[in-house]
Amino acid sequence: MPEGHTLHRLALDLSDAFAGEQVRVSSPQGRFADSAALLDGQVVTGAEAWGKQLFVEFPGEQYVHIHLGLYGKLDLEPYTTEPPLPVGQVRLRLVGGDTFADLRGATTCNLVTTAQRDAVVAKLGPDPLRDDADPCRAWLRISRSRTTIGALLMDQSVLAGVGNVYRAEVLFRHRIDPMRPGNTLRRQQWDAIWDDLVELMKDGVEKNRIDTVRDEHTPEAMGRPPRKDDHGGEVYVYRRNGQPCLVCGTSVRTTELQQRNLFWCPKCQRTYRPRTTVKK
DNA sequence: TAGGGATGGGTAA
DNA sequence: TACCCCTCCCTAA
Repeated sequence: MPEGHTLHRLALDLSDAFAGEQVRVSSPQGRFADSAALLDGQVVTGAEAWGKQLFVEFPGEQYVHIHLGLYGKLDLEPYTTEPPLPVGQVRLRLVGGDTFADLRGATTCNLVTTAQRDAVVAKLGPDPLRDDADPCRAWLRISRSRTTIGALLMDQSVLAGVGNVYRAEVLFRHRIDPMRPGNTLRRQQWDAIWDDLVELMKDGVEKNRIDTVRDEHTPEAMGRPPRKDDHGGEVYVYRRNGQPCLVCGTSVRTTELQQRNLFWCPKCQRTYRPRTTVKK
């Protein structure tokens, strides 16, 4: 489930569970064993997310940099007497007084310094989930690029935290053709997209899932069965290829764009092309 | 029960 | 461009 909302939610949950507390740190799988030994018994001072990057903070400018990648997971579970034996390949385990956290399948799990943390953050575009984000930085890139808006929204150096689901959904909600070049968007359109992402992703952090349909398009409002798959959230186009668009009934389409599946409604998101020649 | 695919992105070639 | 991470749900058989 790792788009930006997942990582921000994990940062909040990690802070709640461990901040100010001594933790046991281990790497049952072994691949983080040396770093885990250095951190074992130290106090967690906090956790913070930037886009899809997560940092668990320890005293003395030490951070565990985590990136879940495509299928990584960080599970927090309560325990009473003793945490259970690890299941599967647990790269990192944190154990506090009443909660333990297991990291599996992550792309990145490294012990880094403040300078290294800052270098990771410096490569990222503004994150809609952070109060310190400046959407103008993203607009500067988008408005000067011939790359499609569908690709630009997924580029973490343009915008941090948006993944394949939010990309597809926000473009649908604003009726924008994903293949449209960034430099053909109007400023007003970008501002509306940004404001919408802030709202959608904050909702995602709260509910820990991605819901993007408006009230009139919920299963209850439309009298249709709820979405039933591993994601759970209600969406307009993401992985709905071949199914009717919830707004116009046209069959939702999919294609591959830069090794990722893109979903859109060809009618609702038809690019407006101003007439360049006058026909008789 | 086996196999495919997925919300991502760094790195090697 | 290919691989890697090595999870885990879903589908086809």
